[in-house]
Amino acid sequence: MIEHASIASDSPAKRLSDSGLRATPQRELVYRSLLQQRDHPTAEEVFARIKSEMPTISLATVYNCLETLVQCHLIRQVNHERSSTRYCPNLRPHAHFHDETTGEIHDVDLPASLVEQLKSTLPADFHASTVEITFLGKTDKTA
Amino acid sequence: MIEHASIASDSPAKRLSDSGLRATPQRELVYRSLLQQRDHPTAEEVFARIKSEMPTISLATVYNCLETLVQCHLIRQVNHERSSTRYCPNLRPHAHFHDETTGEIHDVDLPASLVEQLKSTLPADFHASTVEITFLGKTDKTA
DNA sequence: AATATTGATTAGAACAATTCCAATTCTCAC
DNA sequence: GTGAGAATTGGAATTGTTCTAATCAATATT
Repeated sequence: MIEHASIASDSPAKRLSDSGLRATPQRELVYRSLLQQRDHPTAEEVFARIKSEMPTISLATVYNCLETLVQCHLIRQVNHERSSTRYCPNLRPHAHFHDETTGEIHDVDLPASLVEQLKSTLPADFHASTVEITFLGKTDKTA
Repeated sequence: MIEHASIASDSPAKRLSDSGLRATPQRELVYRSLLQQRDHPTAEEVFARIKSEMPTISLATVYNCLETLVQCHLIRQVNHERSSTRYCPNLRPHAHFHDETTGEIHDVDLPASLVEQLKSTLPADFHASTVEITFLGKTDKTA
């Protein structure tokens, strides 16, 4: 869907150490897993995907790594209703489209101008740092 | 903030019975509580607010009532990150502004045209039934 | 009006996602 | 190499919500 959504320009190792954090094998593996399969997995899903490569890793560590990666802006959280938090390495401004039929989440690039227009609808004393936009609907996939 | 955000035009009793549901004292009380204090309370908060008026009501019932009211479109759910679901009787198309400082949630009316513009940024085979827009930021409240 | 049928409420148990905790292990600076 | 702080680990604890089974209420049927 999204061809070459941006990756943090710095290496993850640099990004981590710039934040005073260590580039551990667990953190790098979790990050690589997210890059490899960009389908907004949950922590449990990441855990399942990387267990074979690092059988000793624990779910708690996966949660810790994901949180760390979010903190140093290498990945983002995606929440919908109250289901499990999902993670995404696409750092460009984008919205999420939730396919009600398949449950899949698709990234949708957003024109910066629209985001600005949205922010400008706010009362003067409201200063938004972030706008989150989530579509809910269906696709015509004839696949 | 919002002066006269719309209320369902039908009475809650009618709206409920139209959906084949009963207008019980619990459901009406929960609904009245949401209308009275429009600050997007959680289920627990609603429970705390109405306990004095109906001391025998249970938290499970509050959850049940809220779900029922959502189902027959008298109220809406508001979720943010993974914190408790909040409830809101404002049925007009609007966005939510989360004040990072106070934790308050404010309704922000949205021009329908912007919502349409947003939907039009979607690939042709994506059909959105709903768009959720959430701002995160601060306010200049000198209060 | 009594009774059956179905719907709603209740309290507490169960559950899922996540966080906490205390112990161990690792890494880097010296 | 040693010591101090960071990170990982497994399991327990927590939180918000849903489930369950029993009771209660309301409407429909006779």
